[in-house]
Amino acid sequence: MTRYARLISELINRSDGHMTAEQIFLELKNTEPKVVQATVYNNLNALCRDGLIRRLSVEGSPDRYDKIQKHDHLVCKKCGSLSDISLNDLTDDLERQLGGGIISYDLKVFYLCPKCRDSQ
Amino acid sequence: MTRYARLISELINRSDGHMTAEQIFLELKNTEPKVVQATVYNNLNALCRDGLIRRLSVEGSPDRYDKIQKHDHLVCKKCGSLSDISLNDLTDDLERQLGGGIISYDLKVFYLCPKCRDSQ
DNA sequence: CTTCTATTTTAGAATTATTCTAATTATAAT
DNA sequence: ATTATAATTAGAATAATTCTAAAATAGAAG
Repeated sequence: MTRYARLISELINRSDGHMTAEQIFLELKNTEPKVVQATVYNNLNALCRDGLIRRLSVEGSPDRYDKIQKHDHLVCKKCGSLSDISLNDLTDDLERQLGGGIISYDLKVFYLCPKCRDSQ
Repeated sequence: MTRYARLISELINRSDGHMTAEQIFLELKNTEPKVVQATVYNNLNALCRDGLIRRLSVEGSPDRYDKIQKHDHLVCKKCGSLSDISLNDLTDDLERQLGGGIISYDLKVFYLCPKCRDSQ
């Protein structure tokens, strides 16, 4: 594990998650002024590949990177804002329905966040 | 509903889904040679906004567009290939856990497709 | 059926996110 | 120290999508 990989992984796991590559790059640059975007992308890809972080594809926004620890997401249908939730684990249920072979799953629940609900 | 909006919506609902904007554009061009990419993007955005199709964000691939009719997705962790599955509906369960306010949800189940499983 | 207005479409430039390439630097192994 | 391997850099390149302004079209009102 290289210096930058470690720093990026720590940053993502320490943060409240959901950071874009750009945000990670800017944050990292505060302490590591020489770092460059390609390095951030390289490391994010490697960390995802190795299962140390997870990538979150979000409509209308660049990919986000999140801690690996299992949790689900609540996504505002209107503004796209994200928050973490912990729902009952579905793995066993999915295994039963699909007959095994499941690696993981990604569950996004859409709703209207308080701000968007109020303003409409 | 304009001419192109209708054609695009029909195309997506007729297809087996999971088409990218590019694929839709090329397909549409067969019968409508004057159509242009921006029109396809404009209409896809409008159709998503109005709930007539749904957008599917997939890692490592441009957004895909799918029929609205409820179903879940099986995604190969390795090659990213997509297939439709019909799992038990979670809405009631989610409503119960979250206390209401749910609009919809998106469930992707990751596995290794037969091709990728065999080749590794 | 004309005129007016609003919306859609077009063409192509612009922007954004991400990857690629080749050179350089750092790390680890002998 | 020397070599081999992998990581990082800089910046160009690519891919996906959006924007802009002009032109075309459709629908409403007379």
